Amino acid sequence: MQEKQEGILGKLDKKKKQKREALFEAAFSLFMEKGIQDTSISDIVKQANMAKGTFYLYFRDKFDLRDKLIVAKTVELFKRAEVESMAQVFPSFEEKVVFIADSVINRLDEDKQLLKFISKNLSWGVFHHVLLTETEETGGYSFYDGYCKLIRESGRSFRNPELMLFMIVELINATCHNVILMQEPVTLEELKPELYGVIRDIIRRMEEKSG
Amino acid sequence: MQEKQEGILGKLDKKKKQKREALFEAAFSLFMEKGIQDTSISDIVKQANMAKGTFYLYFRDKFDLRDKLIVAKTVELFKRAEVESMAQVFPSFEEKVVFIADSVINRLDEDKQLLKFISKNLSWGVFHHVLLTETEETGGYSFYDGYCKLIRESGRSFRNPELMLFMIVELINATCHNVILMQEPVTLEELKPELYGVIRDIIRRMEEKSG
Amino acid sequence: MQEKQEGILGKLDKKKKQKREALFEAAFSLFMEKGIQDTSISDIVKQANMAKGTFYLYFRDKFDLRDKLIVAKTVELFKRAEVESMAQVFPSFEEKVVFIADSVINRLDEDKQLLKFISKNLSWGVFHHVLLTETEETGGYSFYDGYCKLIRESGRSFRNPELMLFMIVELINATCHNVILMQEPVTLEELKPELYGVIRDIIRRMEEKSG
Amino acid sequence: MQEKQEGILGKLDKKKKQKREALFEAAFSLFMEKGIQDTSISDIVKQANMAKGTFYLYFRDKFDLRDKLIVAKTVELFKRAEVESMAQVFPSFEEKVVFIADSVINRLDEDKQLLKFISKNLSWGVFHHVLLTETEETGGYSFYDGYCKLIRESGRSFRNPELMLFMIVELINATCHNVILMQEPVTLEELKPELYGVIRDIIRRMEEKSG
DNA sequence: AATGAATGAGCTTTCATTCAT
DNA sequence: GATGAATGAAAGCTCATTCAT
Repeated sequence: MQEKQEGILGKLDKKKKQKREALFEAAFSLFMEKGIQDTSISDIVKQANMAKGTFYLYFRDKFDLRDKLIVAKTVELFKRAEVESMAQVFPSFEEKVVFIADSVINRLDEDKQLLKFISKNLSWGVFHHVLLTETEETGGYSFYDGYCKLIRESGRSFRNPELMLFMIVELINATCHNVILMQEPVTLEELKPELYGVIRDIIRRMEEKSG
Repeated sequence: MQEKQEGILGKLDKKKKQKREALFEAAFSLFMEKGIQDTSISDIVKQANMAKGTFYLYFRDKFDLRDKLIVAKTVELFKRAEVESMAQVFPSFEEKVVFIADSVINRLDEDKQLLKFISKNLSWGVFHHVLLTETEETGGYSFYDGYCKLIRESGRSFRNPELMLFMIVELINATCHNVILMQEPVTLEELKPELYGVIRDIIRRMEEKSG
Repeated sequence: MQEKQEGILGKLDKKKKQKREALFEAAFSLFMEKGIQDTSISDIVKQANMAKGTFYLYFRDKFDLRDKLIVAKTVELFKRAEVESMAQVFPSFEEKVVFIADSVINRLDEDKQLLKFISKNLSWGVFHHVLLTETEETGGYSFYDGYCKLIRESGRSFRNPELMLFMIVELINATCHNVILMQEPVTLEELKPELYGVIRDIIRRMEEKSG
Repeated sequence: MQEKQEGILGKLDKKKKQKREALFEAAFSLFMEKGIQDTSISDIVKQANMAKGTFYLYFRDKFDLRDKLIVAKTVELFKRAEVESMAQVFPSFEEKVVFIADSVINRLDEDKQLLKFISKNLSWGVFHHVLLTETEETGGYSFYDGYCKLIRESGRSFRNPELMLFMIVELINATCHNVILMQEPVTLEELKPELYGVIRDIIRRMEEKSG
């Protein structure tokens, strides 16, 4: 009896998740196509094949949905980069960071919609939230944990690891947005070597010189 | 007779300029207070003490006004930094750049409204436009001209001066936005030394090593 | 259970039909009173006791409503004339046509609002559409079908039955508009014998003289 | 001295006439292009290269201008037909009327803009006014005078010449509007023989059979 | 939980008209 | 007489949100 109820609840939960997911997908495609401002809740539910009222069972308003969507998309992006990086070994901390940056940048170059969406909406606050998110799959283990572990394993010490990460992320985000979308003032291929050089500079500069 | 006519024309023109200016001011203060998206043209004209229709005699729509406002505010900001820098001599190119950056950052720290507005709306495209703007006062002389002259006078040579400027500007813009407004992940005073260090790194890295 | 659901659906549908009807009525009375051009959607919904947004659930805009209204009113007008004609037998095709014309004209004379509205807005295109409309009551049977059947039954043959109808309808429409509303250049009673004479002339003239 | 003043007044009057004419022309071309309803006074004065206020020195509002324009255009149209008819002699009254009708119809077929404008706006009231207009050139001699003279000269007598004219004009106006603009339900070439036949029928029918 | 008709505040934009110059 | 900046009422239309079913 209990099992049966669980079964039913599970079914309902699954249905709810599907609805939520459908709203997410519909919203994302519309946000990309017409921009967030020009996408109405009407548009979203129409695209998701639901009644208007249903939207409010899942999200408070459009901006609530947007915020949750940004987090989801950013988590997805970094998880992917992490997976790619796990298949390799790196000579140094710098190289690992550059590899992950490159992976993220390439993904954004492939999916310009995604770039547009994330770059425009990603504040450090949101990014911070993403960093500390513990996903189901990683089992109580966040990106930031990984970052700290990486530093520890490198045997090196930095003045302010969070500031270091902040500068790197902001530099990547700001430069890539314009370069990928507008090819201005240089192409992505021209930017990359200089950008990665600056990233290495940042890391070295922030290193604590002991002794 | 001609002088009298000129006088009349001058009066009308002056009145028109004042109206335009009033709309600019009203819009800016409202954009700051409630955001661009949540500021309606009704709000703007009410604040500026005009009839709604008058708005359309001066701007095509809200976004036309916004674009013109960004340019005006950014030009103002840089002109001020330039003036400040002219009172001093600098040991090197790096130091002049850092001085100007510092001047701009301090101004934005003083006027957080301005920071919010510029930082959110300043794309490289718009900034580029500002760079090439030749203001009345400077007499056919743009910021970019000044930047190039500075490089020439330093006697040094850089791989891609525009890319160098782009990276510096984007890094400043992106990091200061969050640090000034949220004090996250560090305070402005903590950010400055590291940021200026990175700026110096970028300049050195982009230098053409001849010989 | 099924019946109950049907009942519910029926209720909703009925309510919607009532709303639509209320908009129709409100619009018609306002169109008559102040003209279509001077009737705003605000006026219509106020008269119909609804919120403005509701209008757009039923019609695309004012002209969409107008077009549907013309068709509805014209169909109504002709249906009535047809019903009246069914109670009688006629010595000839001409006399039947004249009878229907007279019925329509009398109705328009009674309801000058209706005349004003139909006469001003009825193009041959719209009228054609009305002619081919198959109403629910007549069960897949249009006015034009009736007209053709009438010709067939008369045993006579006409060069271009559609052109014949067109000329008759346009002549009636154009002359009655002015005569009924302005009594110029003659009264309706003075017009009728001459008009009906011309209609008979038109019919005879278009007859195919075989043999 | 007096002559000089007259000269000045003449000059001013001429200037005024030119302004009025310019407004007429501008309005007509815009009415044709975009419809009367969608043409604003702003549009008209812009097209006529004048200031907005100037409009009100010549016309009360848009509809005042429109009414005067219809009269002017209709007078022009009929004057032209009359001139053409004067170069010929006709075997009968009917044939003269048909000739004038044909001349008018051909002109409207050439200039569909004109047709659209006149046909939509010409009521019998306005037409009546045109009929009785005594133009400068004809020297106190109206179209209606010409029509009456024509009847007199034909030596025939009609029950109600005004009603006869009314029916003919309305029939032409109504049928040609649709046929020329839409080619529905027949082409103009197909309509003409039947239409002219009906016109002849109308004339014969209205003839007083004496004796 | 899901629906979708209804709401009405509020938006942008137009435009006839006025009036000081 | 001519101008055109200014007005502000009023139009069409959208849309987040509610709520009875």
